[in-house]
Amino acid sequence: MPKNTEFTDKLRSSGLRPTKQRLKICEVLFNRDHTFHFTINDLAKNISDQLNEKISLATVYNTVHAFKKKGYLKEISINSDKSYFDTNITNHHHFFDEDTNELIDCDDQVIETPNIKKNITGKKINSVEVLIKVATDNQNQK
Amino acid sequence: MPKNTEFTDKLRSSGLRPTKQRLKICEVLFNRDHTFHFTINDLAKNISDQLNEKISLATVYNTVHAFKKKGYLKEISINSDKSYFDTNITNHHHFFDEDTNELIDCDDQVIETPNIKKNITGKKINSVEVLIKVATDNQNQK
DNA sequence: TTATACATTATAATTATTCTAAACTATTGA
DNA sequence: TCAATAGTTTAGAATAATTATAATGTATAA
Repeated sequence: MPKNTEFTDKLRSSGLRPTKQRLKICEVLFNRDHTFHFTINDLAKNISDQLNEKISLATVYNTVHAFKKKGYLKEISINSDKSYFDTNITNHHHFFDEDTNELIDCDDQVIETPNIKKNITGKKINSVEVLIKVATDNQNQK
Repeated sequence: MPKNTEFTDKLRSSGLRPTKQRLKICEVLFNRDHTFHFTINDLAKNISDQLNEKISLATVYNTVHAFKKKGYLKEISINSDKSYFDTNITNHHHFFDEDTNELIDCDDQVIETPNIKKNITGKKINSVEVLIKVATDNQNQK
């Protein structure tokens, strides 16, 4: 409740109207000590759990995509039927635990961002992401 | 048509019965000079285009997943609503062209597989994959 | 060659996501 | 201050990818 002006400014400065719904979603996503990963469903559930009034699922989708487009969220690639989002928008990599479907951040201390020696002609590199899949020792593959 | 015994053996040796459908899918996938990427839909279309009789979509799904489980195919992670598969099962990386949704293989000459300095306790690393997203210069993000 | 376990199939069901169009609201400027 | 308007929210329908179902078919082993 106190930090709303901050989010209001943030939204307004990127051309998004600071609606009640967007501010609530900002609170849930960004009023934290640590970044985290979520699916749209996680987020919708999370919101409806701590809200008196609910936010329409369509609005959650709209807002998450709007935030992604503005660079406040990143979408993460893993083999899955769901999209994962990350509030950590810095350049970093991931471990993906195939046993638990858990996604764990890792930075340049754990894995160096690799050098790209050759690029596609006429294209700009937007991101370089490493995904390390791990699982318990005693199984072949999922 | 001539190499069917090869595929028959391959299937049988991994505990899969060499059915007409599986052999046909083997031909389409593995009777080639180069590896390639495909979606289930691509494959189903590809098959129905070069076949007199058609293979049920459910069978295509079943077969692709069976082949993946046996290690004859790899599934690839990109931000998308679709699953992509790769007949190149060696360790390698990818460029993803965000303009065209095209996926391009790249090997260690283009990008070195990064060193992982620390792993998750009790887990085994199954894969390390780098995904490089590129797009034309004159756009911010998708 | 017959029993059986494995496969295929069409279709229904499920799930994630996007679309639609009507109702609502923040903002602008008179 | 207030109305016009452009941007938002919403429920529910539509779409699309994938999985489940259950009946029919087939490869294989004995």
